[in-house]
Amino acid sequence: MIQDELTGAVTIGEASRISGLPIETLRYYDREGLFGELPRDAGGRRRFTPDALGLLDVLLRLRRTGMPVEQVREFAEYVRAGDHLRAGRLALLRAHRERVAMDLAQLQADLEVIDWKIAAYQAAEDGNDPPPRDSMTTN
Amino acid sequence: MIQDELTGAVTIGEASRISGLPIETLRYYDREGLFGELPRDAGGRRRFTPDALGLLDVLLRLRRTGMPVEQVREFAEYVRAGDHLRAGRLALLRAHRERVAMDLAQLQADLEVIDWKIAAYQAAEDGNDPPPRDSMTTN
DNA sequence: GGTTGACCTGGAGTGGGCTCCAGGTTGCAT
DNA sequence: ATGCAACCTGGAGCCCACTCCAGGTCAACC
Repeated sequence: MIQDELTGAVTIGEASRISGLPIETLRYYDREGLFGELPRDAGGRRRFTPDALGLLDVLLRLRRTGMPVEQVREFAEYVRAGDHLRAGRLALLRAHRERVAMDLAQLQADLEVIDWKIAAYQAAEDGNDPPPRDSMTTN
Repeated sequence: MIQDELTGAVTIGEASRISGLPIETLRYYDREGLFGELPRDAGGRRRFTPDALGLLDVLLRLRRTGMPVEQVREFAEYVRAGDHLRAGRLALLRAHRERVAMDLAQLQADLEVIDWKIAAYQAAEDGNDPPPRDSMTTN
């Protein structure tokens, strides 16, 4: 039984394929409480409902953008707690958003310098003049 | 003696202030061979030459963009080895560049979704309609 | 010449995030 | 009913990148 035809819930293996995360990691996340009370089938196996999968997609993005697991758990809890805590949820997300935006800017700047380095090496390789815009020394 | 007036070399403490890295981390990097043969003063203290500082700036960018320490060491070695290995240097940098570009794209996509989530929560808070463009479920 | 502060070493410890057992069910398919 | 694949648990182990000792040296200033 891969998919519950009625509810659309899937097994952990399927969830793994969908999300790209190893099964072990999904279990780890579950242990850490990221999914709250994940439903189980008669045999005790986890059933990832469409809701859980949707949540997982968001959690994954939070993780990928560098939010620590503990904070992701907090966020997931807010979500589960429902509407009256939306303020906390929003605040958490907003704060994170700022961090990510800064990381992004830093990453872009670093990438630019790396690209410039590549161009410089390439030029030297070809015996041409190095490109302009030095950021520091030329190694 | 903070700066050697003749060579422009600085102490580890100064290098730490310049780079923003803790002294401990600089020593760790040195142990890992990122700087190769770092010059020492009469008393055995590390002297960060302008060259070393310039290199450090690049290494730092590589680290920030997610290159593992071991690979950074490899790169630094190429640099030290001089011109005849420039091809390896270039290849390593190019490969890394691709990875970073992909990370960047992923980060941008994730940030977009997070922003959309924020907007959705905000709208719900205000009692307005949620914004368009759903990526998955609405939690 | 004694105190102070910045430096040194080798090595142990830490934290986050998985990742991997061992040993045990479950349930479809022969 | 026997095999097999996919699931389960509790707990140990691992990797990376630091981070933190303890105990010592060195140079400059009072």
